[in-house]
Amino acid sequence: MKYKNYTISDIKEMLTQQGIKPSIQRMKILEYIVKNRNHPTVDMIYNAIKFEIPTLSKTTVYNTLKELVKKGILIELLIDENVIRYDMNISPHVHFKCKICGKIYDYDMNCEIFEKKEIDGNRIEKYNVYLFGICKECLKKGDGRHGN
Amino acid sequence: MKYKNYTISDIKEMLTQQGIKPSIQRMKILEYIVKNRNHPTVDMIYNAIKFEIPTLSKTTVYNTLKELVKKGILIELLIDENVIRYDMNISPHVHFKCKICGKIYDYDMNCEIFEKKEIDGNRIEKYNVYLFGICKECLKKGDGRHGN
DNA sequence: TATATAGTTGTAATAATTATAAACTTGAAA
DNA sequence: TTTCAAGTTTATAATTATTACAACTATATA
Repeated sequence: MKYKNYTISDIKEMLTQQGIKPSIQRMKILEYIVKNRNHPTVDMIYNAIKFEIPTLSKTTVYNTLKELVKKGILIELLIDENVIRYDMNISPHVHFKCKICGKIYDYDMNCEIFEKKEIDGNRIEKYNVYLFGICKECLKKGDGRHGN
Repeated sequence: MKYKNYTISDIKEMLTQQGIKPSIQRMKILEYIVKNRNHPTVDMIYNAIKFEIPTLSKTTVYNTLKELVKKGILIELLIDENVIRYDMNISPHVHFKCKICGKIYDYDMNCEIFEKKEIDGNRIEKYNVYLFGICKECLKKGDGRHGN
C-alpha cells in the first residue's frame, strides 16, 4: 500500500481544518504517525518525540490522540490484547498482524461487504477488519513449517 | 443467529476432547459462556459464578479462558478499548457493537474475502471483523436522529 | 499590560491482567 | 489405606495501560 507524502504544512492543515490548534506537541505527534505509518502505541510516540520536546508529557500524547480519533484523523487499532495502536484513518483499509514478528501491514481491500450500510436492521457506521497469520518474511525465514 | 443448545455433557465433552480436565470451575465457566452468548468479560463471568462456587478465584477465570482460547474453543473479542470479551469460536462469524447501548450482536457473514488464504504473500489464518454503529433497538428509541 | 482561554505537565488514581507461591485435589502406586 | 506426585485452584502482590485532576504555562485579545 502506497502512502502519500505529507509535508509539515499538510500536517498543520489537517489540524486546523478540524479546528485543532496546531501546537508543537500536536504537530509532532501527528507527524510521527503520518511519516512512520508503523501503527504506534502511546509509548512509541512518546519515546520518539521526547528528545525533540523534552518537557513532553505522556498525558499530552494521550489527550492528543483521543482528540485526533474523535475528529476522524486517526483510528484506534484494537489488534493487540493489551495496548491501543494508532493509524491514519484511510478507509477502507484492513490490517494484517503477523503472529511471529508482530509486524502490522496495511492493505486496501474493497469488498462489497464494506458497502453495506446495515445488517439485520442495525446501522453500520464503521468496519474494523483484522487479519492474523504469518507474514511473508517470517514464512521465508521459517518456511512456515514446524507449527509456525 | 441461532445457537445450538448445549447440555452439561456437551460441555464436558468439549473440554475432554481438547485434553482439558473438566473441573467444576472450568465447566461452570464454559457453561456460562455457551448458555448466555453475551460476550462476557472476566468480571461478568466471575460475578455470575461465584455464588455457585464461593471459593472461586478470579485468577482461575483468567487461566481457564486463556486455556480455552489456546485450544480454539473460545475467541477473544478486542471490541472494547479497555477489556477483553469472550465468545464461542464459531466461524465465520462477525460482531456488531452498538455505540449507544454497547450491546454486541453476532452474525454469520459468508463472504469471499473470508475464503482468502493469503494477502500479498502473507498467510492468513484468522479474520476478526467488527462492525460498529447503532443497533436496531437504539434506532427505534432515538429515531437515529440528533447525532445518534 | 492585563486578563481570559486553551494547552501542557506531573502526579496520583483506577482498573485489567499477569506473576508467584502456597494450599488443595485427585488419582495412581506402594 | 497410605503415600506421593502432578495438576489445579486460590490469594496476594506486581505490573502496566489509561484516566483524572489540579497546577502551571503559553497564547490571543482587549
